[in-house]
Amino acid sequence: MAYATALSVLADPTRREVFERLRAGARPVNAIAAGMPVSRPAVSQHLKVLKDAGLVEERSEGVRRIYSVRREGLAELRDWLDSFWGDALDALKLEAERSYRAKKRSK
Amino acid sequence: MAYATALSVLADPTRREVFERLRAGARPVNAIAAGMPVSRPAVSQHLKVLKDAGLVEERSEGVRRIYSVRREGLAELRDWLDSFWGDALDALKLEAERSYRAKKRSK
DNA sequence: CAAATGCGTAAGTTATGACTTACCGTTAGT
DNA sequence: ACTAACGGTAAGTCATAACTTACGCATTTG
Repeated sequence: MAYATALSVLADPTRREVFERLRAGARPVNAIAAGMPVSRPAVSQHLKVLKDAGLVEERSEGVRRIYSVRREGLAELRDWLDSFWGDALDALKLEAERSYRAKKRSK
Repeated sequence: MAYATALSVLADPTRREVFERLRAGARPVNAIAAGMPVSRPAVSQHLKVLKDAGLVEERSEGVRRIYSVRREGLAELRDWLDSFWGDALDALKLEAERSYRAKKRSK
């Protein structure tokens, strides 16, 4: 069910921007927040949410906290999306529609 | 930017459930709403959002509105996710980190 | 050791959006 | 034509979550 978490976490535009800024490499909070339309604490809060969702990881370097993307955090969401392209799906789908028409007729 | 829309639309659990119920095949609103913890109008509203996002399509059959999944609506989101696994990514990432260390040193 | 930098957290405000009930138009059956 | 079933829309309520400012705790630096 982690794909659900990933979805809701990445749904917020500001948080997604934070995430995108990490795409090119690990960065301290300062650097992420620089030039963003929201305050630094806001960025910190987004990073916490991202971290709790397993989408980023954090390491300390002196007084700085360096954040980076955790690709594995996206895996479940990716799998879920992929599951909409399955071969078995179409057969199942047709079957389901058939049973619906049958039900409708018999009613 | 449609992947952003798809993300926010699919982030809601109830709406995602509606969407999932269509996975197995096209269904009228009645059938979708049956057994759901929310009212039928709520389901109608979710369907409208899903439709506006291009994630489902609607066809009329008498007095019923039959909804079905639009796979293409997921394509952009899928592409966005895939872009996190690119080969070029790692090179870029390393470069970005390198430039960061340089900046830090020179300061 | 004092001042400064980096960042997380607490508390309070506010906008948004997911729900409800009530209602209305449209198609189907008798 | 009358009634019932299907489902979209309006209006209002309420919870949530994305922000803000204020603050405090580490680390580094002079």
